[in-house]
Amino acid sequence: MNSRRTSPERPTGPGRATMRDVASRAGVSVKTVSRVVNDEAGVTDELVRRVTAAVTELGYRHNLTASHLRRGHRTASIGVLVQDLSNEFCGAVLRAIEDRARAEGVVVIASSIDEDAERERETAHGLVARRIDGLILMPASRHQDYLDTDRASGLAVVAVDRRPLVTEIDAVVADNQGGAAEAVGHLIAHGHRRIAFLGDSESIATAAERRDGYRMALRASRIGQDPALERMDLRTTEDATRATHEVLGLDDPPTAIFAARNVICTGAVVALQQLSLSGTVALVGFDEVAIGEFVEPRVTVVRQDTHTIGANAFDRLLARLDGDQAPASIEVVPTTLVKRGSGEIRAPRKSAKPRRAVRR
Amino acid sequence: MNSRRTSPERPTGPGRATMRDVASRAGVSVKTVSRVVNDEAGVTDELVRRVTAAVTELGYRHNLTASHLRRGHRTASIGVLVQDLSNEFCGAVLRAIEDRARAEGVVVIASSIDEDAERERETAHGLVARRIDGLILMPASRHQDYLDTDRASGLAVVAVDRRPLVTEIDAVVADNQGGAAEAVGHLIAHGHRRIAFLGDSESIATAAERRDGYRMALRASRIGQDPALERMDLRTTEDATRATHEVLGLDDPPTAIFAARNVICTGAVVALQQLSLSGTVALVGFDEVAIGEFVEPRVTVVRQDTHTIGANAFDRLLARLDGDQAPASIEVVPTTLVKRGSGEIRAPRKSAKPRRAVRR
DNA sequence: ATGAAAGCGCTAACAG
DNA sequence: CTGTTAGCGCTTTCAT
Repeated sequence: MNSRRTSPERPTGPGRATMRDVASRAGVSVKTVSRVVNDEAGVTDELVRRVTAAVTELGYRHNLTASHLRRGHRTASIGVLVQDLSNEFCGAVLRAIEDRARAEGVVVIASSIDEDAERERETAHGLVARRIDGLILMPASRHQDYLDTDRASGLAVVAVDRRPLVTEIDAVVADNQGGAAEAVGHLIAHGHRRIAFLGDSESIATAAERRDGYRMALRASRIGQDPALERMDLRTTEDATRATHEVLGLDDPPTAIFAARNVICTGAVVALQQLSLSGTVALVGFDEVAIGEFVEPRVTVVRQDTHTIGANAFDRLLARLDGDQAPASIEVVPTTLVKRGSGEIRAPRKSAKPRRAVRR
Repeated sequence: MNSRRTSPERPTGPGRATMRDVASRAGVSVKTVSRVVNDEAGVTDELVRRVTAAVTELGYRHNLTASHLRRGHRTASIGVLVQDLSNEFCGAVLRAIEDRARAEGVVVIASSIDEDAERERETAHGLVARRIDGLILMPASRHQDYLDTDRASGLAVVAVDRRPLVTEIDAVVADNQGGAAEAVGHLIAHGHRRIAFLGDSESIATAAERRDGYRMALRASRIGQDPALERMDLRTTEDATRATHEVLGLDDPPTAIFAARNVICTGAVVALQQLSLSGTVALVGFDEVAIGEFVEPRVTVVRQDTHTIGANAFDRLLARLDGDQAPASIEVVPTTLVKRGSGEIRAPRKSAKPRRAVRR
């Protein structure tokens, strides 16, 4: 271990050159090396030259972990906890965060939590131990009180995609309810009155919000809810395919489907193709869905602005780190209805009878 | 700054409790706190209890950045540099790496480099300054000598997806040439002799390898190459759609297409749909393509095993960190031909003349 | 303009 | 079983 002491100038070899190595090689003090490395003013050109030379000769690399220990204690790193890094939506949000972070010289430690609240907690605490400055979180947990201690000691936290259940945490979320209501309203405007809802588990806040938007749109047009047309707890594409078959097999089947998540929408597309109803039953999805542009008819979707969601989440985090003391708030990012065909299929005549439409 | 000195026991408030705070609160030495925090054996139950109590009362969190500075100098963190975090393939590989890393208590700093060699270099050096133990890299650069100094001082480096141009770096890549040859062989076996190749820029190693596999398969069946059927430099879906239209507009058009990348394959699907040739011209893609399962006919593809690629890259990195001194090697992960319909379309009679099909 | 010394929060090495 | 001391690599006083 003390080979260091004995040979203060190993140029290569295992182990890295330290500032002291550079200093002794350049014949200056450590502080001077520090000044040069950090581009501080007030060092003679001559010394800058000598230090720079020593740096390259020894292959010296500045050690930020040591540097952070001393100054300000900020590490210029943040944690980003998403459900699944390989998921389209999560990847897009992460990418938006990363782009803003890079611009600020902040690195991103990314991790998947797979809807597991326990893993969320463990991972978050693990990153706190590494002294991340802030945390952007797509919560799987029901409560985020496990972060109270850390927030109290300065950790900035922002939730994305899902509203946190702790009101003091900032959040940036899509307008799930509004987007869903717009989608369903769009279907109603095309004459549909029997509209199925296919959604994820109610315990996921976004899923519940989209369901609420669906109901709200029905109410706004005085269309009664039919529980048989509401299918929740659909986790996979296969679940959704099955559910689509089931609702279309009802005595009074829906003429339109609102699929409240990308995998669910994909499942609905498959079912409609299997039943040769793609051109007959209207469909609107939530989330950009990869296949949306390539099936016939192309799929109308409610698009979430992943770029804005990610970028604004980072900016909010940064503002907090810079001392913003405003009360926590929830930023709702608007969605966009992208009309591509499947959502513009009109309802068949019979279900558009004015009398039945009144209050079923 | 010295408020610390004056009030050694701020329980909450900004700033974090240190080991010394815990020690004084529990009435023990710092070393004892260290032992408890690190689960070291040989501390009285009574003291463990007192320390644990003080820890929770003060909201103490272990500071790994300080800890790493002292011991071994390993940070249990790695950098992962991919082309684009929001890309399907990159996301899948990253996820596989992350899962293995989590199991080993290693965190992943992820970053996109967007085919920009300069950014690759800067990002890598930035992470070295944070003392990552290792780096998994999907190289955009032509050369990786910029890592020589860091590799010499102990940085472990593994390339994924693309072979590095520095032979001393380990790599885990898909069998691009073999996969492409298998795809083209499959088309030949279905009677095709006019097979178009649609690929990315030749400067990207994987693209060139796939092109070589295509040529090799043609040669193996004594089918002459026709430069008019080879289209490179296709970057986007739109490029590919255009190129597909062009080759199909030739006097002697291809009866089959090999699309050597996911976005290219998507573009070919679009073109075939526009021309109503989806059921007539055979198509095999490279990479799992999102739409592959949902268009008619479903798309036959050469699938890359992203899970194995990512997991093995991490394991290789870990082996190096654990002192493995074996010479660098390139692990080639086999691909799988997934037959789903589009690749099994047979060539029309006339091109299947027995005389030309010398030895099928 | 440069340097010496102290210390960030922690742990290895050695007492007691 | 517990505590003291020194020091990881750097930066912040404060001298010179």
